[in-house]
Amino acid sequence: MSQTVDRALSILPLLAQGPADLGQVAERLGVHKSTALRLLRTLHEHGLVYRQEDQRYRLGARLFALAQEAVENLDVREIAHTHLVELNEQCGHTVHLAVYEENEVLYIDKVESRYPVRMYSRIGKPVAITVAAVAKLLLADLTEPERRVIAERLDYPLYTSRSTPNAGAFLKELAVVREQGWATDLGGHEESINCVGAPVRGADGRVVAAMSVSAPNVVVTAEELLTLLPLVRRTADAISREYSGTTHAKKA
Amino acid sequence: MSQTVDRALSILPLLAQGPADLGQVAERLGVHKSTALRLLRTLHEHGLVYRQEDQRYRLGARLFALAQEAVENLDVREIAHTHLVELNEQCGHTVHLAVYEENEVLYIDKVESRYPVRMYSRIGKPVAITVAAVAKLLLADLTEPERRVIAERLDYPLYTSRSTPNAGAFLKELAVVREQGWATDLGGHEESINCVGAPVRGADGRVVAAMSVSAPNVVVTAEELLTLLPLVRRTADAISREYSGTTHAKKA
DNA sequence: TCGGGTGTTGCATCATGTGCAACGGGCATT
DNA sequence: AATGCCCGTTGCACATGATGCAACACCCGA
Repeated sequence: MSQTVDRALSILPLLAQGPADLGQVAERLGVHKSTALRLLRTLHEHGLVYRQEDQRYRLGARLFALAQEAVENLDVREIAHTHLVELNEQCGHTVHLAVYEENEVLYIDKVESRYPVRMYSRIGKPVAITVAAVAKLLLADLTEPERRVIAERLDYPLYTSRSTPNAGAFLKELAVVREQGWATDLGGHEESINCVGAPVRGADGRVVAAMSVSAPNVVVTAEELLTLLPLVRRTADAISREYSGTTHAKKA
Repeated sequence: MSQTVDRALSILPLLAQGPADLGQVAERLGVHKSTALRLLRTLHEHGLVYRQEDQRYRLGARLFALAQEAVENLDVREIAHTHLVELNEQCGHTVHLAVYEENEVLYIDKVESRYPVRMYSRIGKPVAITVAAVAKLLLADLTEPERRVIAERLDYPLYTSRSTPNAGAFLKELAVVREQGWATDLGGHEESINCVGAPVRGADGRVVAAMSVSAPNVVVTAEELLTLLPLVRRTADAISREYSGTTHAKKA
């Protein structure tokens, strides 16, 4: 809508892929170098972009600070975290937390199976929306027309033979998930990985987040993983209760 | 330099303080509502801003995804290398760079004392984790329970009489290192070799890598090597600054 | 039904961002 | 040293695109 800002913001994802020099930025934006320079300078003044020693541009520290604040404002995450860790201790597998925002499903927290060391590895990355259990849970809560619109617009990459093949199958799956209140991904993203997930609901009953447990089937079979379902649902419900309880405490 | 972009970007820190509606944004920016609307819409299209159900605007999760992607594509080694070379030129000794990954500490770069050329022979090899200065620095940054778990699982080979003998001593050493912000290895790996090291930190303050200077005590005594500590720390800090993209943001 | 509070749209004005062309500085090649 | 090339940078004339206004649409409470 605003051409100048639009161009400036387009620089950010571009730089997220790696450092670039002025010429590269200008070229990939399709504008004159001098224009790119002024945009970069403005971004720089706001600290969103950093100029490293070889004069190439990178995303700057301010962006990380903003991202931090953005994620802190998602208070579901804070509330959920201890529950996720607890669940991880009980079952030993990887636990994910995700939210839906602007046609994307994003992981916002993750507890690794073995040791809680390398935790933040993939957080922030968009989820395979057509197959992931958490994605199904979040989309299943939308209204029927919303679901249809989104389902039509998606691509259906065949990660494996069990990936959701098309919009029809996806909508059907969403209906099932909506009905039963939990979801699975049985080898739909990676052949050997299965997941079980459950929704976190706010005070009004709407799904605000979704969580799942993932495990490779060399460790546990799909059936065994399903026996964890009650535990997963109990955890999700515990988070929901705590979230609903505190969510009304609004501050100025 | 670019008024439009400048205004648009000023919205972000504003929203970082908490959600705001159109009127508030327009007022605090000092522009007409319609102008603020168009700016917000542009930010929205790029996912940097999210419109919650009460129509107020919030920072979007995309920011988080963006920052995450940038971090993953950041190459500490690339950034550090020139600094390591520079340090090597100043002190003449061997300089190492290491990271912690999967319960191991790995050298990822090395500048030799004599020949500043490639001696990649040992890069990629695991470090003597119980004695090396860089290993102490990297492990010292983990949480207390993590440190304990790891310390228990390690072997404590007695390379020399001054090697760390057991888990208790190691944990104690890590506490010291954590406290003082630098580390040494005085003949703990090879009788005649001493090292001084300092940590490289990311934007969030966590240690992402560690560097050290090593020299045989036939060339310099341990005390002489310690006089290099300020230089080593300054170099590590310079790398940290560049890695985290610290920049001076201008105020309105 | 009204009134005050939002967010939204179309439009005329001109401030602003734009591309051009010329400059300068670093670096490698000769 | 001298040369040429490749970047980043600057000043400027032009017109594009951002701006504020005023009117409209909507929701809620009175």
